[in-house]
Amino acid sequence: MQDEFVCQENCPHLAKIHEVEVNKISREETQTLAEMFKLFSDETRLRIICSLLNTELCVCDLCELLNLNQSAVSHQLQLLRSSKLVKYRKEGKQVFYSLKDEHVESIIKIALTHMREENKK
Amino acid sequence: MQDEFVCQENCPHLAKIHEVEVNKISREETQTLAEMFKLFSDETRLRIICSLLNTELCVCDLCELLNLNQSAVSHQLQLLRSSKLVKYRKEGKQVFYSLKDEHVESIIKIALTHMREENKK
DNA sequence: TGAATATATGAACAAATAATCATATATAAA
DNA sequence: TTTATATATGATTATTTGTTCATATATTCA
Repeated sequence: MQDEFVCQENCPHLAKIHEVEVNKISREETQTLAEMFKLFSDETRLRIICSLLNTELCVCDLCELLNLNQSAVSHQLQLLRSSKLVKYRKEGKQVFYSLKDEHVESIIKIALTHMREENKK
Repeated sequence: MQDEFVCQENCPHLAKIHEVEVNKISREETQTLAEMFKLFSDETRLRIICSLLNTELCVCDLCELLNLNQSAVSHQLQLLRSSKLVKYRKEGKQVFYSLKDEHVESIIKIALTHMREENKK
């Protein structure tokens, strides 16, 4: 994994940085955060999430709306479900999905805003 | 890619949803957004980004701080650089990296806040 | 100029992952 | 209780991606 590689010049404040920075966000938190971002990082999943931003939809709605096959959608929904990003309710043969809480929505919208501002430059 | 699969029951407001939702976030935007999230979705990259939250660091600082080998760090920095998430300045043999703007920082911090609130539940 | 240091990069490999196909399950309707 | 419909899921495959190794480049210093 790592070398014994260490820069021999006067690297700035490494000791201090180590104290201040590393303790701020734990390794465990970083990992959890990365996992969350990973869920947003696939286009299909993100399209599903964005489709659910203001409404609930059944699986076949998502299939048609996003022009994806049913198996692909269900597999991604399974991922989103097990990561607690979406919830669902059954109604007869249909299963309606919606976002679990406002956190997901909030992060997506903020990222989108930033991205749009970025692109104006 | 897709089926002719369409739910035959009364799927809710699909026509209306199609107007309202899909036009809000374009396919292109979704893709760009997914790419951005992908950059945050690898633990190594995210650790690098988090290390740069409040300071600039040279490559060997990052290696030591994160206990990673130099090649791995440079490869990830290359990705972050070509995606315009970090900038760098050369000083002699060393190269100092820092976050390109406040957007990255802002998104990470917001996501972190949400995640921490989520975990309190 | 030559040696040492800091970083970058190409190639190869292993691991992760998304899509597809086939099929299973569950519910409703006939 | 068959049949059709809506969704879920296991297995396979192709692709992507992160790491490592080896080496290249660039800069400093003797």
